[in-house]
Amino acid sequence: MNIGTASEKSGLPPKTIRYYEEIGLIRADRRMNGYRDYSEKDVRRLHFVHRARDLGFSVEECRQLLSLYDDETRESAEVKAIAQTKLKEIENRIAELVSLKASLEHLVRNCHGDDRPDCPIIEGLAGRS
Amino acid sequence: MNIGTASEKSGLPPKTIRYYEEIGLIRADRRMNGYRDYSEKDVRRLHFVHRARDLGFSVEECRQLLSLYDDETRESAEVKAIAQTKLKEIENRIAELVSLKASLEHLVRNCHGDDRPDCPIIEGLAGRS
DNA sequence: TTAAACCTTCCCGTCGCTGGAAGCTCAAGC
DNA sequence: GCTTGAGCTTCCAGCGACGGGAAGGTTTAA
Repeated sequence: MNIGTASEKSGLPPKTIRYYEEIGLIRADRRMNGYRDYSEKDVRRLHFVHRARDLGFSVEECRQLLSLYDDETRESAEVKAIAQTKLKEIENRIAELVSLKASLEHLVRNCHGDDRPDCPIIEGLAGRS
Repeated sequence: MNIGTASEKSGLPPKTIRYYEEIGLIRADRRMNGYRDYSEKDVRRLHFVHRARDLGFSVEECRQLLSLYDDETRESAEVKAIAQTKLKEIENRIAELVSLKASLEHLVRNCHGDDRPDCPIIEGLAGRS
């Protein structure tokens, strides 16, 4: 099938699919006319990468996961380790953002927000700390 | 003062300070020898940007905030609006990550993680959904 | 036949820097 | 005076993960 159909089935834009091919993530056959030709199996792999990306895995991690996906002799422990690492990263990122949110809320709470120029937010950003 | 000193005082790497100048965020005087020359006021502005970036504001938002910082006739309402918008963005991002975390946790929880190849994480990523 | 809808490759832009190369200036030690 | 090393300058390239758009070939439907 053509890239457009593979795009619809996998949910990935054609541009992204071509990019994945360029970086060697998912290759495609070629027809006589130079068009890429995708099999159902290719589409499943594209779909797999799509979901993994949505779950926060980097393209390089997707490459790892894809090779595990393809590997019938994989150990689930290896997959789990990758997922757990990613989970920790997400948790760390959340913690960072929550802390940011608290700082920003503190500033916003103290700003009266009217037509006067004195502003605790500006002062907070300028702060000597 | 030279860029190195301004860097130490503001906490921003020299490369970053040069970059900010390149994009017209914070300009510097020049000495006879071509070296950049920073005043204490410049350093305060660099520091301001540093803090704003740390709080999650984009460089373009820093540009806005900086012009408000400089503007003695600003209305604090305008600053507050920017901060509130950013706060919403951070909250949205947190919500996204929390949902991601839940999905990933669900997969990880169901994976036994041993030497066998069957793996609910891989299956979840491949999932027909 | 012709127009629209696909497909191809190629290159540039995004965002916010960071690294490195090549070359100039300055301060300190001998 | 000379050298060494640190610090400064500019410029170019690259990161991640694409997206936009140009220029051109192919296919399909009317």
